[in-house]
Amino acid sequence: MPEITKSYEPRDVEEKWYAAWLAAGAFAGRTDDGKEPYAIVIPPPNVTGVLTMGHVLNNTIQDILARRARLEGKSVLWLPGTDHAGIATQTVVERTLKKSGEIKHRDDLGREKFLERVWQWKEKHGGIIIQQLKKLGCSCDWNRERFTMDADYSRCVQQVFVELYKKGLIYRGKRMVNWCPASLTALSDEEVIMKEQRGSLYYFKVEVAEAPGTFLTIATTRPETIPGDTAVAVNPKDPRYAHLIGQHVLRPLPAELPAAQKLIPIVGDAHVDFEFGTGVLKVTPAHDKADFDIGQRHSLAQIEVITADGKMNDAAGADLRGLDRFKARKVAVEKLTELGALVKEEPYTNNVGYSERADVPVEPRLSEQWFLKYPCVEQARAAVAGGGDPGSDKIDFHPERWAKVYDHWMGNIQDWCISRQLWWGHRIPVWYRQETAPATGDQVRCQVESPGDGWVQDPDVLDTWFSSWLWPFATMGWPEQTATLKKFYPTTTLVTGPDIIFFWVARMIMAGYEFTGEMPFRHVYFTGIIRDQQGRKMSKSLGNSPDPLDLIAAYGADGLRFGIISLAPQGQDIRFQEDRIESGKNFCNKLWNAARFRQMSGGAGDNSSRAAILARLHVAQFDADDHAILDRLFAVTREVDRCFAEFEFSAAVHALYGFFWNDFCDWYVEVSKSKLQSPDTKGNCLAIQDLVLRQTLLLLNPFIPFISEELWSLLGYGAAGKLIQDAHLDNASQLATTSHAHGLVLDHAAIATVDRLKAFVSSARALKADHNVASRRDVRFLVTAADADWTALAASLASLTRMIGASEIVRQATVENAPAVVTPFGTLYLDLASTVDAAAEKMRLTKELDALTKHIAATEARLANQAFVSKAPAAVLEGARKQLADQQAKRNELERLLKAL
RNA sequence: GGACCUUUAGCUCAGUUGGUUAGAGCGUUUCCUUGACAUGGAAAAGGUCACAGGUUCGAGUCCUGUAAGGUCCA
Repeated sequence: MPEITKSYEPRDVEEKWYAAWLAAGAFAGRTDDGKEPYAIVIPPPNVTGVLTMGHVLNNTIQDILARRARLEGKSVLWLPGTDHAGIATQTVVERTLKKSGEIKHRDDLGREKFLERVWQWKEKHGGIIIQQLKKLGCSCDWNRERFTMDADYSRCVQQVFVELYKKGLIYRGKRMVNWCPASLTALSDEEVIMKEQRGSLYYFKVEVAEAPGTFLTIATTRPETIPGDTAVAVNPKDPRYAHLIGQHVLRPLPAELPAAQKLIPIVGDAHVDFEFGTGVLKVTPAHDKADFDIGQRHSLAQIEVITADGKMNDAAGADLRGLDRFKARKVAVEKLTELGALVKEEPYTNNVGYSERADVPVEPRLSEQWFLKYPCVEQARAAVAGGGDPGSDKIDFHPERWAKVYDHWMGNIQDWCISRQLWWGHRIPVWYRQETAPATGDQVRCQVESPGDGWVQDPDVLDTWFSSWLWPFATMGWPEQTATLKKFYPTTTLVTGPDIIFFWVARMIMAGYEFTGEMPFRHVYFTGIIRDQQGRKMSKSLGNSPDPLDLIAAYGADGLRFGIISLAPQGQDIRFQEDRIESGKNFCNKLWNAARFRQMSGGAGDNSSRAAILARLHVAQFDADDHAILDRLFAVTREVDRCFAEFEFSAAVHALYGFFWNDFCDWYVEVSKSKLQSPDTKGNCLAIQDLVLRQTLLLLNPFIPFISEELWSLLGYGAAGKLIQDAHLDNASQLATTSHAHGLVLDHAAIATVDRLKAFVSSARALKADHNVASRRDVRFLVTAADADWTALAASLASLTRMIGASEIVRQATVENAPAVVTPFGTLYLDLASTVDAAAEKMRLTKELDALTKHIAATEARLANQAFVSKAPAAVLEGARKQLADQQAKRNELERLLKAL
């Protein structure tokens, strides 16, 4: 067995084991093993993306779930892949080509050639994030990697479109859509983010044609759209204006247009807000969603004044023509001022929709688009609303509160604008008969293949999410009934961020029911969002995100994984702290060195299975420490079981950290140092260490797979040639049952004794520190103890002496003039050669006595309260009485010590 | 405007159905290279649990309200 080095060096270990796992086919999802399935589909990252901290968190959690399920004996499939990310990818490639001077616009290349370049880009950069996920240790079944633009997948997307079209759920129409003037495409509502923007509210007046001299004042944030106004609207219940309904006003712009062409009606519409501005609304049906609706109600004309790329067109008039929409706003205001129409301008803050990708204000615009009326809405809604019953056909959200957000969106669902004016994506499978072709029969066909000559395909592509909503089953070969689909669908758990609950999660649930008749996943775990120290989202533009690969280089993949999980409480956003990642690395080193100590202690014995280790235990030899560490081992196993059941990964990590560092290293390993000196106790002690280390490695493996695999191998816990995942992780009750079968029965009195021993050691060390002899290891201690207490101390005398750094601990009937501390086993004295500093000692003891007296008073007051005594449960009452007795005994001893000074 | 979340030590966070003297990690102070580990060990300082009411024998925990910060929806 190779010797374990002094400190843990992750780099070589990680590379070695990742290669070994791949070579062993350890991540392959098997359809033929007869085991219970456990499946996860990865939220496909953008194919041109690189690993972010968000990916690290999200994928670490998926890996934890997958590896734990393997250890529990399940058949695991974690299916990876990437997303073609229409707008993002097209934008990146187009920008690169422009930057290199190769093109000015994508039209310079044409659709075919441009797409070739995108594919080239994908081939070159598309693998980056996959390689990075491997560095993180992700146990995906890489042989099943999918891409949303794969031929099979694309065909699946188009078939789905055809199916929905034939059902009448997909339709085409000229509607008001969110238009991105930068990307020149329509966006769905979900791709628009509202931003608060400081601007102005402009008030201008218009004259009523039928009543010369009567003016109406109108407030607007967008004066540049005045040339597109085709009415003004007032509330019919508004006494200020109701009588004017049916009359007309003269629109001020374009200035050069004859008045006759600028007369627009005053309409009454109940949706107009009395309070906003002056209560008079200008109506621009072609450039505002609410105005469009008003226009529909009153059959108003639609005048477009803004072009696709956000410039003013001819209809906007000579003054504005050709200007950018924001420049045009200023010019329009100048023009109104010139005309004497501007009344006032006041600062105003309102919400403006921005394109999520291009980060420019979207322009509401009329255009011909494809829409989808969502299928299976009620079913998808009910599946989550009633979640929580195990075994039922319900989807559980973790944390549960996101179910409410989901339900609210599902209850107000709007048709989905699925067409995009892009080239990179799945082209819409609709064909139009060319005008030149003979006009016989139908003019439009919806089908995957071209109907033949004389037909031209719709130029638009589908929203990227229209492919990713099929991800859980399209990746498994649907619509074919593949073995994979049969075994692993519906999947078990989806891990994602709450920011895509509408974009992706909700749509996948609807698609699952519509196309497979089943829910796509049983659980959805929502991670928090990773923020920086100031609480800002991590983003490329802020440059506030560390590169995960730098973190892996500095702390190891295990250190990064352990650290990120330890600071990610369930369902809350995470403030990133690099020192937590460092503490992940430190934990790995601690684990490494505890294993090293075990190895250096020698005499391995048979470690190859838990039964073999159990057989090496000598239960009759057990002392209190042996009972206590196994009790803690069972407890931490139980706690980690609970954490997995409730998706509390950071709690699991904290429990394991505390157990291993405090209970095992700081106590059990320390007491072991004495036990290992004696051949009588050595064998049993090593068996217990092996039992603990073996179980701890199994519990830790999902979180820190590399180091746990390495130590598992170095300490020989698996059969030769086997990986840790080939072992079975027993849960708490299985562990208790099998241990019991080997004669192990935990002694709870002994376990309680260890808590008192720990307190005894702490008191002794504190006493030394108080008297400036903390570093001396030759101090003699004296103790006055009752017989039973002395018996307990005597049983552990060797390890206690070592741990408190004493030359010896001697029982004495009485002690005079020595600094002392009251411990759970009697009063402990420091036998210093020098005389005691009585004043300092008095001050120290008095301080302690004062604090104790306060507690006693509080406890006495509680017990004197008749209501407490009569109403509190017996256990609580008894606890309080015992506490009081202990406190009083300690007080008496402290008083005695003080008097003796 | 509606919904949800957060507020506990200098910082980041735990605190499970109300029950002894509210915890951890990091940071801080002091001491220590003793044979697993200085990526370490030991000791210590540090909190009126945002605020105001209420329920209760008992509230960080339950209820109501207020304030501040955040997220989503309109």
